[in-house]
Amino acid sequence: MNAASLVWFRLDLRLEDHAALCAAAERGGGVAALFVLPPEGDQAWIGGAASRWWLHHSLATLSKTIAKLGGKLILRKGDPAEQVAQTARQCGADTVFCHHIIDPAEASRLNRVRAALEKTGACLRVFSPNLLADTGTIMNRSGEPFKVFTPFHKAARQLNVADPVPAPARLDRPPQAVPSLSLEDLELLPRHDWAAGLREHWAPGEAGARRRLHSFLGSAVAQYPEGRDLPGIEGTSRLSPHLHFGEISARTLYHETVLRTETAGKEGGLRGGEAWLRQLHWREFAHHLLFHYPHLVGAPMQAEFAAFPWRENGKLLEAWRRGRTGYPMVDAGMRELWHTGWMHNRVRMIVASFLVKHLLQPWPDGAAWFTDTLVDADLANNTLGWQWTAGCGPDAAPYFRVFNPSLQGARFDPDAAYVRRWVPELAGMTAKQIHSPGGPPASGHYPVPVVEHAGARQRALMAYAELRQNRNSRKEES
DNA sequence: TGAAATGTTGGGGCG
DNA sequence: ACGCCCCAACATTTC
Repeated sequence: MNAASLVWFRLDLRLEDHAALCAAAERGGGVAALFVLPPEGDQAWIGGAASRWWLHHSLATLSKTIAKLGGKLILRKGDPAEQVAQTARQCGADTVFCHHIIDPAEASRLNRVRAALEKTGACLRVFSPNLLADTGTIMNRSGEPFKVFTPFHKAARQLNVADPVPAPARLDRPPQAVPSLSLEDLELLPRHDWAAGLREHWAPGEAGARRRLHSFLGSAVAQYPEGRDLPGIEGTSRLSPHLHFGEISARTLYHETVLRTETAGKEGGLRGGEAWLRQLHWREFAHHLLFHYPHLVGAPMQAEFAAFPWRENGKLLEAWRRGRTGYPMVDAGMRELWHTGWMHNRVRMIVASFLVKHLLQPWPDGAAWFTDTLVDADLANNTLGWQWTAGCGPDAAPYFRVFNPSLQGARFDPDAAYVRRWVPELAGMTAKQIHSPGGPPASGHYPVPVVEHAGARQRALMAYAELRQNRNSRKEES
């Protein structure tokens, strides 16, 4: 008979397709489940305040489903090395199982956990992160990571995606009971309850994730290639927060999508399914890149961007955060984010371009706000997304690509339903007025534009030209 | 996973 | 009938 096992949950808050849990259950000898809330300096992989709200509810549902199988979720907070080792010792586990996460601090963190476990003679077994393919398996011919999406995607599509494994039928508790904090002790919920909008829009947890997936594959996926760009309708899957916390695995998403769009025979299903899987591969791309280049979290991939002539301005940054820039699409997006903890992807590109190019605010400031307010705040996606926008990342948007918020609005929110939903000051205006190139006519309490579009665009182009000039002259010197 | 500036074409109004 | 101009509409190029 094997000794007990401890499953250390992190960004894998599910029971289906959970390799670590299956491996633990197969050993017999009892399984304990653990979640450790790390100290504040080690929470980059969780996200910010909105993500902590999500995490609270996700842990609540995970705790219930584990209990249904006969097990118990132990909650702790503090240094993971200490907590994991202590819990393992208390429940008599000789092996700890977990999944990798993509985070620059991961390697040293796991080394510390491993070292702490070895002192008591226990060992750590680490399974693949929540991705379609293992990091390190998608490389170009010279054995380097792909830095451009299209060839990455082409190579990634060739690979077989492993089949999901079913949840264990039951979880026997280890012989020794182990003390646990209560969920409230983790203090994940905000002290001042601003989460009403989040509660209204989301159902954290594995069951909620499966419902979203099935409702998406049942309808919106067929129109996904066009619908995904229209923030006024529910054209996207809205699975990102579920995926971030691993409430559903990427492999499950892949296989269910292939199954339901290829065999359902639904009009447009196949095309929509492929377009959607392409987006799943963007996530894959970001995670593989961050795995290979962990320094990307704080530093631009292209070194010369360290000298970018930002014009840091707290008032402009605050106007952007609060959705008071005077640009309807930008403000609608920022208010949707504030209210729901989520923003439509098309609009994320618009607001990010606006902050970086129109306002010349440093992209890490934008990334930090997204981290704090998004329920799907994800280190890899967020970092690579902002670097893409700023033009300083691998496979970056070209420096001259400046989104025009009015044009984007006219194109992707033609009836202005999205703007009117989130910017009530403009509810009485026509779509033409809302998306007019000069901005909506002055009225009521809606702010006048904080910058003028054409001028701001020129200023951004000059800033980027200056950067290129510096780079070129430095080349000549050397 | 843009937008603006510039270039080209073709239809229609008009002298 | 003809040439001229205007200007959409579309294509190309530049940022």
